[in-house]
Amino acid sequence: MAYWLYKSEPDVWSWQQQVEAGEAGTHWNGVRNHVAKQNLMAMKIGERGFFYHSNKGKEIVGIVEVIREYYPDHTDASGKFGMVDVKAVSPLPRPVTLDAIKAEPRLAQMILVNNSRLSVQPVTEEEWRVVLEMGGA
DNA sequence: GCCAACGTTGGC
DNA sequence: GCCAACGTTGGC
Repeated sequence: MAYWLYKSEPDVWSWQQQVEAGEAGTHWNGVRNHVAKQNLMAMKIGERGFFYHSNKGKEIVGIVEVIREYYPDHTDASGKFGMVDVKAVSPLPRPVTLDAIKAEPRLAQMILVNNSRLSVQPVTEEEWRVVLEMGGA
């Protein structure tokens, strides 16, 4: 069971909107990066990931779950990229900020810290546990 | 196939 | 709003 992290600018797509989408969830479209695509392709139904607000907030605010595996992204004219569907599972009682992540030695290897531009990232099991703990979950 | 130029992302 | 880091494009 793998863990993931999804980044979104709250002005474009926020955690609140994800929550309002409810059980039906939404497609995570718009990925146009091949490394991020590889991550999307590796996702299995039921796998969970963090929802991170980039630019504004800069914090992990909630947990989402994959409800549909990789399929073509109809918004991609080139036909090269795809997407998965995710739904909101629960918020983190206390959002975990980028500053807090950087200050935590056990999270020093997180891709979020080392390659901030990758929009869909894998998270290790330990990183997952540490962030949950910091978030009060 | 290399690499310079350009565009985009995202932290600051 | 700036700019560093990264990806992509396109000329050679």
